[in-house]
Amino acid sequence: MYDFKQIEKKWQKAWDDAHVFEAQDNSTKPKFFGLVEFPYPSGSGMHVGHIKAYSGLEVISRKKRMQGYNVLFPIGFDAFGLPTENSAIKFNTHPRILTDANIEKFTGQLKQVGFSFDWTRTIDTTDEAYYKWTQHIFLELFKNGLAFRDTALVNYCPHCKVVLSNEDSQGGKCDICHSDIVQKSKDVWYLRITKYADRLLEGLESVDYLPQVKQQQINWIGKSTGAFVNFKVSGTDEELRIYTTRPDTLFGVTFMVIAPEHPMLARCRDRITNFDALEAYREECAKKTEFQRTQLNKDKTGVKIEGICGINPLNNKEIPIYVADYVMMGYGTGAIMAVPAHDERDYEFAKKFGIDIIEVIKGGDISTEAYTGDGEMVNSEFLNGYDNKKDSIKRMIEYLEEKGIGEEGVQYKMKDWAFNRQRYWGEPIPIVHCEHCGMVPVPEEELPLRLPEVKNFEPGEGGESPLAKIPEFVNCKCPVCGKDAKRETDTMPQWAGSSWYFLRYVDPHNDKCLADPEKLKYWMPVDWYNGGMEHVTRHMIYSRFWHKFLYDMGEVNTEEPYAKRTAQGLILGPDGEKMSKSRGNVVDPNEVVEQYGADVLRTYILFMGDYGAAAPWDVNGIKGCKRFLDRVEALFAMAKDKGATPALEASFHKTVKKVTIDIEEMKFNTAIAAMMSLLNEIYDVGSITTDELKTLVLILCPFAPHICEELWERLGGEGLCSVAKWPEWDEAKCEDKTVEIAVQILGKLKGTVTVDVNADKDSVLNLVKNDPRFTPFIEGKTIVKEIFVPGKIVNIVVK
RNA sequence: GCACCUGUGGCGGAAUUGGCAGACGCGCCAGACUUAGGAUCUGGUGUCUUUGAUGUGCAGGUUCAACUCCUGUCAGGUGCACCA
Repeated sequence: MYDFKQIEKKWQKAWDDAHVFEAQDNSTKPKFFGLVEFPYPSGSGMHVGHIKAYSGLEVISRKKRMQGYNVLFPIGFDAFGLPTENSAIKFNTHPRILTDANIEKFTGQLKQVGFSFDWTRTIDTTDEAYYKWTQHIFLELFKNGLAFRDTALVNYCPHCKVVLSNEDSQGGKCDICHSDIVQKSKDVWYLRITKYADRLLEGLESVDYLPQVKQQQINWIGKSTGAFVNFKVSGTDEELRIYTTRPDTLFGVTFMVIAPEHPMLARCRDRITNFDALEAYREECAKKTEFQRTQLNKDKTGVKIEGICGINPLNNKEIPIYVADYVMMGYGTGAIMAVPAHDERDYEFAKKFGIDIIEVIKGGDISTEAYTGDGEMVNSEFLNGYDNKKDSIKRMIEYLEEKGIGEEGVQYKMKDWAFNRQRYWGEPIPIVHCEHCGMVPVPEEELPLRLPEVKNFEPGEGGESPLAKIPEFVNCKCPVCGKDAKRETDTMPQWAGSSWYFLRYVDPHNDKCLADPEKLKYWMPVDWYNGGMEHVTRHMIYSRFWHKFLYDMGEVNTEEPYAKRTAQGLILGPDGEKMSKSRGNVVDPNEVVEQYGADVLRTYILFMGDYGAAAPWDVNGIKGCKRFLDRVEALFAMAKDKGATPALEASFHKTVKKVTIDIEEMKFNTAIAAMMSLLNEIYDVGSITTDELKTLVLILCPFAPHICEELWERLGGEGLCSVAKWPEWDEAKCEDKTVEIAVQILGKLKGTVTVDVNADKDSVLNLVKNDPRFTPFIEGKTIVKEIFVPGKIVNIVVK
């Protein structure tokens, strides 16, 4: 038992005073840039999940520092956003005041855990010296045509009163309040992320991300290849353009479907004889939330368009056109050719509406279900006889292009990024709307465009930003013509500030540019980025997009921002469920620090299981780690100055090796287990020297730095343990002289023999065959086979 | 529905990647020291019908040898979700 409270305070101060965790911009050492996702400073303070998220790279950074790296391990605060604004409204205060208080609270809590962050580089996305550069990047995007306004169906949260991006409304629920999203036609800002879709996809090949992370991004981008085909519409000049991934099945088309919102309907109004019915159907669909529309996938609905029909460009056959909400306006062209024989959805629709089903690929039984597999083409004129999907697709596309009725095409599921929120607590969008000049960027020298001080920042009922109610902010002069103009009043979404924050860490106080190119050149890319899986399809994709854009602008020097990406698993409540206030199973890290100390908290969080997997919190597990650190501390009383402990030499080398390698592979649980084993051995042997204990203290330091500093000092170690040299191991000394070999007869374990490490097959087999424990299994039988794996096993197969 | 991941003691989890399953920790049992123990220390602890057999969700298969590879299947988790 030791006084952890006093010790932890003492060494946290010592680290601050010695500036040991500050990164050097000019250094000849190799660099390591370790990045963790900066927290949103919420009012409820830190969660044990934050500690786990930061502890991984904390241990790696500390080890790298001890190994002689110049380490940049920064932290900051992603502080713009709705929760703070909502609680400011609730408590009738200002988000600035809340944000400052929350940041102070978080800072105190982070320091209390002893994280080795470089506190001189802390950033706050709501700081005007920071968001000046967020606005700068927005203007660059605008000037390059990548930020634009468009009126389209958007995801709208009626509760938060904001437009949400696709990424923020996954599953048809608002990411902030979990209300149902509704679709609404609105004039909003977009960032043209789709222009970078291919590069975001290709870039994944050059980075070291967890396979799940890559896969999720690939799925989110959702690239598909196929063809666009133009269908004439009878009695009109219309050409109905569709997208399909299966042009090979074009002879099997028996109807077409367009989305309820498809603009062709209005254009063909005069020819359509049931326009009212179609209009009624469209209105019915509009009432459904996105969620309902996608959940109702069992029963297909739709209305046939009367008065016009499509014409298959291959054979000029007339085919009916339907309006149905299983086709989305937001993907492809909002219109499809339907091949019921070979598409499940089309099949279901055709069955319900009694439409013909024509088989064009052999192999299934289309009287019972759609056949989506491969097979020989039939009923398809020039494609008949082909039996490979790839060949027939290629052949068909050639034909379409030759005849000028279609061409090869690519589609993405990813849509452009809806980039504005109608709320107060975000970066103002630096654009002026001028009657004469249109949308005009605020001149760079006027940045930052500050958020005005206001008393009332509640969102407007009509979906307008609170900023719209402030005449002094809204009314301005056009920067181009000087006439009266109005400012954009929407703000940027939560994800803006985090899309480039890692760049600012490199040069956080620069007021000339977002970061000095020389410093970027030295530090970038981020060597290792760890964070949660929940950010893989949002923050990760957004920031990769901004980074690639900045690379194209010449503002950064690497095409990809993150060389490596890992993710920690959740900490579940003691009941094995996800921690939540409503379940009442939330563990407060402060209480653990108070009761057991920061070292115990850190060690336990990394010991509780596989870092990448979810694991439930266990109060008794904490006690085990407490016991471990107490037993390490107690070794000091046992340590002798002179001599060595030969019995432990190999164990020390093995443990140093294992801990060094395991940390690098994020196998923190087995690294700690190895140190616990070593400790048990030390107690078994009953003696240890000062130098040996120093070695243990050094390798334990990244996990439990406070007690290690204390022991380091008591043992007479030079300087601070946190920056002392990481121990090395001697491979030769890791080898044991003898080894225990398992003896199997017919694959069944019968016992073990201890032999010299270098013992050869013959000598070991000889030993086994003459061992009375094994002779009964061999005598009187024929030996069919003898297997010998050096250092592991012998297996004698008898008959 | 599709994709990916995970199934190992009472619990969290190990297993050098095909070579002694259950490291390490928790819990539990017994003992020691104690006025006391939710402190500390020592020993034990997969299961069973215990000189042996059996065992990594389930059923098969490959192999001298399978938690590990293959086929099928069940269960749980995560993500996407009428994407044409």
